[in-house]
Amino acid sequence: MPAPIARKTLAGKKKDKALAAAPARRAARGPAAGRRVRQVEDKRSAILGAALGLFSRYGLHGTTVDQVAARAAVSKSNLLYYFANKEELYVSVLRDLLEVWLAPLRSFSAEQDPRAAIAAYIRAKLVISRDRPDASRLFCLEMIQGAPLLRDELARELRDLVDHKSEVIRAWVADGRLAPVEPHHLVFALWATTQHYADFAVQVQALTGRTLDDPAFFEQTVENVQRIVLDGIAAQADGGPV
Amino acid sequence: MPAPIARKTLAGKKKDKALAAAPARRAARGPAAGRRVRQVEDKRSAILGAALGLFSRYGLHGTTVDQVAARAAVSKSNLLYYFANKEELYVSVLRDLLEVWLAPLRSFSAEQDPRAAIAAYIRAKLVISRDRPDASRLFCLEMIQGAPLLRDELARELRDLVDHKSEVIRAWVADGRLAPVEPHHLVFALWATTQHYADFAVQVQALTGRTLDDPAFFEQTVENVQRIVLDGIAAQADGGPV
DNA sequence: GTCTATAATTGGATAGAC
DNA sequence: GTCTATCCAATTATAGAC
Repeated sequence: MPAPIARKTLAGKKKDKALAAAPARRAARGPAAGRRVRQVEDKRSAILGAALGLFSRYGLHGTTVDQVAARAAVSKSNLLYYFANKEELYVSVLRDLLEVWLAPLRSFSAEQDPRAAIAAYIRAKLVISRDRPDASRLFCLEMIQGAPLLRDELARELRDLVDHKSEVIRAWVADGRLAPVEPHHLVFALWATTQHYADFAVQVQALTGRTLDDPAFFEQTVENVQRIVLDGIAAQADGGPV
Repeated sequence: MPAPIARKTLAGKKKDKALAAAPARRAARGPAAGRRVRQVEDKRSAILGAALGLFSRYGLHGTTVDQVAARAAVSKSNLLYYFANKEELYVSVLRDLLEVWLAPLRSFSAEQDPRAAIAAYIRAKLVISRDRPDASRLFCLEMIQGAPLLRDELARELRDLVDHKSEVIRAWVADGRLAPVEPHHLVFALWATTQHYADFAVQVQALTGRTLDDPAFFEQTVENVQRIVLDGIAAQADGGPV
């Protein structure tokens, strides 16, 4: 028997059902109607939030819609009124995520001092690891699976963005303001070292006994990651002011 | 309704079934019996290999035993003869993994030159990322889920090992042979930067167009990660011989 | 929009012949 | 040890009343 493909969802069953177009339609009605629209949107985002929390830990298949519904405090069938099916919900969560995801990298420009820019970026990413660890985890889960749903976006949006930022880095290197480094690898190192504290939080906790929620540990982490990436560890220099 | 726990396996249904003690019993029989024992063990490891490949991409719940069986070229019920149930299979895979996992860190001792030791460790981990990316991914998946199955091992074995290696690092720092760095954070940085190339391989591929299987890219990666961690990127120093 | 059934399906696990 | 035929539980999704 030839080896089969492991994922079987997302391909077969498209129902389409005029999928819950609840928002996006808002005519000129009374203020009561506006209130109702907001309620609907609140509910949608409550569901999305609950879904993010669960999907990011247990994945698409490890999570049941019942669980999402319970956590969002709605009934299962009610949830399925807002999202035609489980996958649509999953994709919605993922889509919301992506923009949040790309944001920090955007504010990274050639005019900045390289050292300051990178230090700030590390801090910003660690703030996300602390405050939105589930976003980081879900992103990681998708990557591990081969990003079936983000592959296109990766190949386009993210690639363009990273290519652009790579040029910034390359220029810094050319100006001698940064040690010679292949921009892509630097970007990977920045991502890896910062997201690690979200994705491997259990391990960090098991080994250090602390989490980023502990302010002292958070600052220690920021400082150490900055020092490692900016100054390296080989020199006996003190790293200078960070 | 109170928020439920998302994982429902691994707790409820223990069957125990005198679980497939096929190996480990080998009396004095003819050479034919020995051959048969080997066949059994080959089959077991074929199943374990297939399982690793699938679990590491799609997780426990995203993989069906049918798929594992198909990839290992056995029937589902035959598979369930060797492993009492899906979870036992999963745990077996994970257990095999852990030792492989800890190995590189062990060969890391105070006598070595810090720079050389760390450079070698980075290379060793990148070799694993290249040659056993599924091991890396499965480990990552477990971590993201909160390591329900490894938590104990993490708290014991890994912790002891890391604590010990931390002392090595701390000594290097005390001797001025390493810049001041909190050992745990250095270890995290080493893990993160190297495993990233396995866990986020799709992203690496999408952004660079290459993989670690490309020898030139592999060497470029080793060199860049070593440079970043050892020398940092801020200085305009050329990084010296690595 | 929300609820209470209930249909429909997947997939893990067992029984029992060979 | 291996197979075929089932069983049965868990879940997704729908129907239709309110």
